[in-house]
Amino acid sequence: MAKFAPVEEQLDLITKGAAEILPLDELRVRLEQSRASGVPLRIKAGFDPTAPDLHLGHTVLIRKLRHFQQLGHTVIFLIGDSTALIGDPTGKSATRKQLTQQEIDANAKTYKHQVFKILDEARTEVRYNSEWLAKLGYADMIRLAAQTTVSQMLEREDFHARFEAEQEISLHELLYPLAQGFDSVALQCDVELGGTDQKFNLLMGRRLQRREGQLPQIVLMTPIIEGLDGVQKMSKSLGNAVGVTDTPFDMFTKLMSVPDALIGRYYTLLTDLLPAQIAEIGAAIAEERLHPMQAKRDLARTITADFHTPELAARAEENWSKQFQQGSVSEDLEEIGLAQAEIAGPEAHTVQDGVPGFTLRVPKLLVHLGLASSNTEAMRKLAEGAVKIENEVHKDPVYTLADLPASLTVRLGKKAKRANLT
RNA sequence: GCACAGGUGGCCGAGCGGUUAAUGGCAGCAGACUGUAAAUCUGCCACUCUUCGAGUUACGGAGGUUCGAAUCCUCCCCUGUGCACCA
Repeated sequence: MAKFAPVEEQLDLITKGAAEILPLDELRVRLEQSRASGVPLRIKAGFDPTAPDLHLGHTVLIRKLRHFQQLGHTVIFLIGDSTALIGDPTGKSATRKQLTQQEIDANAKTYKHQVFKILDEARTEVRYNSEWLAKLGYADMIRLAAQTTVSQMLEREDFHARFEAEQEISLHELLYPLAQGFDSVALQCDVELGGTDQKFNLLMGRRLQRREGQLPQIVLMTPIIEGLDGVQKMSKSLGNAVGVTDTPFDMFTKLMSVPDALIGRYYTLLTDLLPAQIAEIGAAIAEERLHPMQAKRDLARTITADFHTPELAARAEENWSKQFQQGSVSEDLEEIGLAQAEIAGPEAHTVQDGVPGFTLRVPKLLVHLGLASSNTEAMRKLAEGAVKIENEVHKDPVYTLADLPASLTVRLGKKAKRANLT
């Protein structure tokens, strides 16, 4: 029989950074029962593989899963391959595009890889909800749909808003909460985790479980973390996310661009520092004993080290400092090989003393390096004086090289790459 | 099915026959400032090319009227609302 820590101790960890637990006293009871019987609780969190990459926003929830895991409970990482066919309309003002089975499979695979950077794979139960959802027949679906009413569905804020705005709501979208709730029934969950935006779906699990004669699950909601802009929720499509698989340098750099006001929140939700330690950092900043930038550097280093290694994080910090504080450029730039012929400029150019050289069309260079999205845009940036080659502002659309092969450091704004020309 | 209201650049949203890739807002990018950031100020924000110029696409789709259309007409597609008891 497993041994569990005292309930209040468990609750300390569980409630850290949790936005809401419904109902908290039921959780306490459930923990007590589990401790008495030695049977671990079943904790579920579902992820729809609708996008291939996890970002730090997802890790808030995954960290919470790990807390349960550390306490000895059974964590179920549920891959919503069937619900992904619907596409969770939560928080959306529009119907999601439907994914193909192939896309879903591919995404699910990368998901697992990323999630186990945080969770202990050996102790995690990985499930797919197609196991039971794909088997539901017509009659089952009808029975499930009979468990709720249209007006109850329309109480959900995003549905309600769309309805009011006279925007379309597809019928299948209403099935999403039911499917997610049914997952809890199938898995006989004790606790389900989700973001606060999942409240409706999470509570549907309770409803369906109760109707099935199961003990309804406790719902634990984690906050939705703000993205790098500090305002909107972290989301890849909003371009304000830090990806779990980002390079150390990218990760560090992105985290440094977070508004100061979010430092405490990021510490709480994205690191394992204790609340007391985080409070101390906040106090130190408030009393000007600690520079906000230093606090942010510590934060960025801590998180980067978490997903990589302390050494790589330290190196990322050095490179960040070079590129953003010292007017230089990171030593670990992404290198891209290019053939000079591909982006050759006019042939007439000569280097000093009449020696002919190799010319490059700078706009094409920028596009090939991924620093600009079109030649036209590159031309604009060139005119704005935003482009540096070998650390010199360069405004001419033509760049002349004395020799080949050559390696050039090319910078547009904050971004920099190294071009290896042959 | 019938009637009505709509479909404009990443989003919101003007324009309703005429110089101009299309007012404005948000988002985004760049420059200055700075402590990385934020705030502020400035510029940019369809694409191609041999880019101080030329060309090509763009206002749901396809045609048409016109010297000229996002703006008018026809058909089609899509969204929303109402009707589908008494009528």
